[in-house]
Amino acid sequence: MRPAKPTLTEQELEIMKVIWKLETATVRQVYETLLERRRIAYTTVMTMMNILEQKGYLKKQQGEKAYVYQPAQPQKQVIRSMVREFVNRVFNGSAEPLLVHLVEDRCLTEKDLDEIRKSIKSARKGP
Amino acid sequence: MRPAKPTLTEQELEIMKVIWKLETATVRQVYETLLERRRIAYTTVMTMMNILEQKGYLKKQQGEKAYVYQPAQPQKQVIRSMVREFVNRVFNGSAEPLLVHLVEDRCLTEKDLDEIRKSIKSARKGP
DNA sequence: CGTTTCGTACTAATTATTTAGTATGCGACC
DNA sequence: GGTCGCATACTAAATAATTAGTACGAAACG
Repeated sequence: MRPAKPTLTEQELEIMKVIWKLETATVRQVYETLLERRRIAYTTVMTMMNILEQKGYLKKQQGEKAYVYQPAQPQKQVIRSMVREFVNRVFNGSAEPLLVHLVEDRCLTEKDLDEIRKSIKSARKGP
Repeated sequence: MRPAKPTLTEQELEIMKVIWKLETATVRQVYETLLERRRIAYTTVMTMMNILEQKGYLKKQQGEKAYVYQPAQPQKQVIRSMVREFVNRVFNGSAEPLLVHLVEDRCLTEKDLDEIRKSIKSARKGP
């Protein structure tokens, strides 16, 4: 077990995405999902999933035939730490420049910003 | 020469950041800047800068004694493609969820959003 | 039962990234 | 002229990430 959790690599993330979607999955299920997109070996997926377990992203339990894996931490938390790592690495920790880029690149519209603003407001009011 | 430009790795980005700041730099200048933060060899920096040149991120010209390097593409463009790559990889291309995460994680405040909104508005008005 | 199928553990090859050593040349300096 | 400091090219070691092969056991199949 590793207390620190290094951020997900590209392929690790791909696997996590599949599992987040399926909520719970065997190696075979993940393997078959990935296979639809690209050539990959069953054991490759297995190796990655074991690594993810060691890193603390997945936990497994004995199922009917094979181990059944599931996320060991909430998706939001994982994504959030990836965002944080990215903001630190690229923008030295400040998020505003990122936002500016997103807007200038038209990834976000004024409308998007509005909606977020609203939800902040209501969240603050709420319970 | 490589037409496609693979996105910057972590260490490559560190070097680009230094050069963006200095605008123009020799290997030695970058080396000394990095040295303030961590142990690193001169030739390591040189190798990285050569790679960056091959990848099309830097160009060099003969200076007094040594080559002088400078960005081969605007910083904004580079950062933007990193952002794009990240959004694609983590959020399957949609930026809103990223924004939500930034807000929920208090990286961005309502005020930040307001300011951006304003700048969008004025940008749209102006020429 | 012998054989095929599936799952896992263990090992390891491949590729990408990061780091740095060595040889060599050039100009300043003594 | 010989030596020192600096720059570069070339080479390559160390590390991290990705991919997959092999052996072996258990269940399923006929």
